[in-house]
Amino acid sequence: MNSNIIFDKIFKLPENSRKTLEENITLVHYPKGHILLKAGKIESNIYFIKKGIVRAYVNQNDSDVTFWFGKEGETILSMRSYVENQKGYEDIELLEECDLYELKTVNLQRLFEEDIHIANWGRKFAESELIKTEERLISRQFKTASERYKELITNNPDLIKRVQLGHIASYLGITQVSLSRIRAEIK
Amino acid sequence: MNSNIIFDKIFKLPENSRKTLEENITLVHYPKGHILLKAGKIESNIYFIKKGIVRAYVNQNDSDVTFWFGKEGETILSMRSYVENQKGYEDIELLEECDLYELKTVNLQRLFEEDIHIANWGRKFAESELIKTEERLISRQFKTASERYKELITNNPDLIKRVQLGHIASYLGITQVSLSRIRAEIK
DNA sequence: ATTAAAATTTAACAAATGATAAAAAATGAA
DNA sequence: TTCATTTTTTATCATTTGTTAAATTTTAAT
Repeated sequence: MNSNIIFDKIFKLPENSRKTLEENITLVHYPKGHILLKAGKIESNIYFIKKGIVRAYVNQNDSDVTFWFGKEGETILSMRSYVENQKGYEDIELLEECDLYELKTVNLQRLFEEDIHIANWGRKFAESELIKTEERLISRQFKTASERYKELITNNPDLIKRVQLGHIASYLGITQVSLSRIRAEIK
Repeated sequence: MNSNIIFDKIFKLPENSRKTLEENITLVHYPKGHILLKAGKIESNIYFIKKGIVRAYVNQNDSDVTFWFGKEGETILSMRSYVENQKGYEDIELLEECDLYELKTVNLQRLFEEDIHIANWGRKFAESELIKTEERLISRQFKTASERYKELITNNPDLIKRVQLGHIASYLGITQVSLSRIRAEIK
C-alpha cells in the first residue's frame, strides 16, 4: 500500500499538500514481535501501515487488554502523545513483520499550522477514528459477546486468520476460554 | 456559560476566528424532555451546551441504551451526520431545561475550508472527543461494573444528582437492577 | 396534603461469563 | 521429522449479571 493511497483514504488532499506530507515520511521496517510504541512514554512519531498488522494493548496486572487492531492503510499512534503530548497508556506490538511510514509528530503539528488542507486532513482522520470508536462502544453496550464475535468475523474475516484468538478474545472483552465456548456453540 | 468560554475550552482561537464562529451561532432554549436530535435523520445543526444536561441514546428493541451524557461546555452532535453527512443512529434527549448555542453544520464546514484556525479547532474537538471515547472503551474492557460506577461518581459526582439511575445504569452497560445491587454493596 | 405515576430497591432464580486446571491441537526450532 | 513450546479447547465450579416480579420510595400534579 503506497503512502498516497493511505493519505487519500482519509481525505482527498490537493497534490501539493500530499507531496508536503510525503516529504516528511520515511519507510521503516520492523520484525514480528517488535514493540513499536511503549506505554509511559511520550511518543514522537506516528506510523502509517503499508504492510502488516499490529495491536494496541494496555497492561493490566499481569495480563494484556487488547483494544485495537491496525492493518494496511491504518494509522498507529499513541493517543495521549498525539492529542495531549503526554505519556501514552498503550503499547503497540507488531503481530507480523511490518512496513511502516514514519512521520514525526512535531513536523505534523507544524504542517497543521501552515497548511489548511493538512489541518482538515487531520480533522477528518480524528473524526473517522472517533466514529469508529463510538460505534464500537455502543456495540459493546447492547450486544452479547457472541454477537460481537459474529460481527467481527463478518466485518473483518481476515483478522481471525492473522491474529491469535487470545488477542481477539481480549479485544471482544471476554476471556479466551469464553471465546472458545462461543466458537464451539456456533459450529 | 458563554460561547467564548465554550469555544476556547476546546482550542484557543485567535480573536477574529472566534468572532467568526460567534457570528454563526444563535441561542436557543428547549424544555426538559425535548428530543433535540433524532435517529434516522440527517441533522443539520450542532449545539453547544450553555446550560443543562442531555443524553444520547440508541433505541434497541424496546429499550434505550444511553451511551453519552453532555453538560455545560460540551458539544451535541449526531456523529454520523457531522462526520459523514448521513442519517444518525442516536436520539438526543434533554434531561433538563437547556440553553444551547446552535450552529449550522453547513456553515461550520464552510469555515473549516476558509479558516485554518477553525479547521484546527475542529481537529482538536474531534481529537479530544476521540481520546475520551477511547478511554471509556478501555475502561469498559477491564473494569467491572462496580469499578466503573465508582469511577463515575468520583469523576462526575453531579451526574448522579442530575440524572436518573436508570440512565446511569444503561451508560455503564448494566441493568438498573444490577446498579441497585452495586449501590447496596458499597454502602 | 393526597394521590397517581414513575423511579428505585429488594428478592429469587436463570443465564452468561470468569477462573482454574487439564487435554488436545498447532506451531516452530533443531 | 521430532520434540518442546505455545495456543486452543474442554470441563468443572464460582461469580457476576440478567430477568421478572413485587415492595418501597420518590416525584409531580391536583
